[in-house]
Amino acid sequence: MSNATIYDVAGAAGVSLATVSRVLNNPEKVKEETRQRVLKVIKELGYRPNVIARGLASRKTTTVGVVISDITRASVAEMLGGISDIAQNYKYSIKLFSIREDMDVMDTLHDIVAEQVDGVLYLNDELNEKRVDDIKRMFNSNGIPYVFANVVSDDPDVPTVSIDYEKAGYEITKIMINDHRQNIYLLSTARRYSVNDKKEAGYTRAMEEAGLEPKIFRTSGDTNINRQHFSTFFADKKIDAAIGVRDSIAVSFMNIARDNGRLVPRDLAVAGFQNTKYALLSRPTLTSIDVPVYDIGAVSMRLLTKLMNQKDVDNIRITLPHYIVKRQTTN
Amino acid sequence: MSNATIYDVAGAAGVSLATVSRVLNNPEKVKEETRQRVLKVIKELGYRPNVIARGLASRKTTTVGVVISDITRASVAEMLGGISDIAQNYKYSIKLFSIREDMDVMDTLHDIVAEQVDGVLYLNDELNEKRVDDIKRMFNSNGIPYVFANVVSDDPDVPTVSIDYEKAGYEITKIMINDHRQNIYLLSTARRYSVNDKKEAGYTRAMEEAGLEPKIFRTSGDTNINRQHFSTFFADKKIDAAIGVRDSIAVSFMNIARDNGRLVPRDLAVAGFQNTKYALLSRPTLTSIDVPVYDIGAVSMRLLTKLMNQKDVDNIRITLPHYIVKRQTTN
DNA sequence: AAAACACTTGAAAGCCTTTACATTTTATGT
DNA sequence: ACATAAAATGTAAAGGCTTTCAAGTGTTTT
Repeated sequence: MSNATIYDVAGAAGVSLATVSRVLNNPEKVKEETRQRVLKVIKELGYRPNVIARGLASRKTTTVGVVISDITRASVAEMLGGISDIAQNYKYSIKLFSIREDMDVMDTLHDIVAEQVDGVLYLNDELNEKRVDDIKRMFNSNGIPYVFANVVSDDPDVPTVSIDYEKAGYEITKIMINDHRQNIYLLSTARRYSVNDKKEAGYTRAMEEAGLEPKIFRTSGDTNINRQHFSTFFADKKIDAAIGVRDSIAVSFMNIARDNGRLVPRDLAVAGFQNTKYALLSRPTLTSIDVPVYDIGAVSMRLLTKLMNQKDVDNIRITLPHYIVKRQTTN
Repeated sequence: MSNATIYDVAGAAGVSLATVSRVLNNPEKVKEETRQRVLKVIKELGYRPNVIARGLASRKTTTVGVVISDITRASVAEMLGGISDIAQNYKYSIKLFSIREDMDVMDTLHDIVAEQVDGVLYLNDELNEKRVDDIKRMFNSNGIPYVFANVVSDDPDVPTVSIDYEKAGYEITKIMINDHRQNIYLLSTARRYSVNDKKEAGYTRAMEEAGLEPKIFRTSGDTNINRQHFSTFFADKKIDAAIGVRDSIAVSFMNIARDNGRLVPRDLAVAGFQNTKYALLSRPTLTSIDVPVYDIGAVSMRLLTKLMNQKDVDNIRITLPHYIVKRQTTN
């Protein structure tokens, strides 16, 4: 039973509980000798401060809330990896809140506030500007620091960590154009949200610059449904290049193209976004925009700790570099 | 500022704080009329009970700790999905603890206990019997309910939710044998742990029954390193079937085989474990043992809630059914 | 040697709930 | 109408910690 309390330690060490508390939280304020004695007792008793009681007294829980939608997505999981590693360094715990489609987002956020987390990391990239604004307001009015990770917003007051998706979209499209592709499609998602809007914007800019017609095809994320959607392409549409807003979309599109007799990259160049394991394990291997998701997670967690500790942060909007990993699906 | 306390509510509603508390926790004990009045005030003030204070007073946090190693692994993320969904139904929060290689496991578990979680879900399948026993002891001595998810243990007192990996290993090997394959390899991991031991046992049993020599090849999980390991195969080893203990291992092995001119499944039959998206997105599509990871997560969370609520559970060792999804990599 | 100061420590209030127990109100039976 | 039981509400103690303030100790200054 390791349910020793601070009183037990105080008693055994012959000091008051205030001193024990100080040994733990402000060690420099207690005499070396006393500190050693207390530390010894702590070890002997296997005492660990009750985190809940501490949270109540100090109004700090050293816990951050992480809001996600679909943890199954590889990028989300990887970002969580980065978050978790950094959180551990800074001794923060992670509380996971997953928001499902059918839930009232704002209501859930209120719950999170009630959980007394010290800060919130918002991972769901499927947000539009309006939503971001609501969330910002909500956290501000509760005085809770927050960071959006891998979310795009034009609001200069919203702390975000992301890459320049517009630029990435532009660059990958440019590669297709320089390869003399004529019918370049962007495979995007049915639901609209800022991150993909940016990719689309970059794509469109490149296409228009080159005097080509932008063609955006919207699909659900579901791999099975995609098969049907995509099959229509090879019946009547001319297409010689496709850019998927996610690797998984690109890979499943490519697979179906090959099932329909197209040769990649000869007949069809393909590229994806995110550079996940899918890109590496697919055959041919997929050209992809490397989005440093792990880093995005790590950096946003670090930014959040700064905000939580009231450090004046020079820059609350961090854009990480991306690069294009060229593989076999493009020339 | 939604920092109204229970006192504010009590004051505004003209009742004592005990009544407010009862409205929230034992509504049947307060008169309908009063309850409505209090509820109204609660809504007006946007009051949400402080979870920390509640935790301290009731010694229940309605939080479960989930211990994982590598969240990046698709199966772990998916299991978390199942856990999260069920946890939400039962109003439990999830605290994530990720254990890295370089950390002292038992020490971390003590930290988790100090976090006052009501129960623990242990997801790391890379455990051996000894470790499981240590962990069991640790939780028992602290009176904390726990469940191992996707972990194999022979100890009848350890609550586990898993599938029968021995049987699965046997069955998939049998399929290769019935297809008249002669040189069937099992691609396992370098590190030994119970789950893979079971797969190996099933594989070995099937091989020996058929009078074939079991050949287990151990590799690290790392996709890049695998390339080197695997390449040796096609220089000097005879091989006409390979079973990977994970889909990702199977797929990367297959890719390298094809790079070396082998035709799948003609020259080489391949199968994996877990039936992740990798299996579906690979070409040819991968035959795989469907391990219902989402369900394992969900069921173990449900089992844990029962244990936390002291319900007498009839069966603390649940084996879920698996099945083999035959795809293009086998005949 | 007294005054001033820094350094250590302790006492006690406070953080916001839950809950056992006490008290008051309401309902029931006669 | 009155005693008694049942229901509803209130009072106050706990829960384990942090933190302010005060007090005690010892050291330095003059």
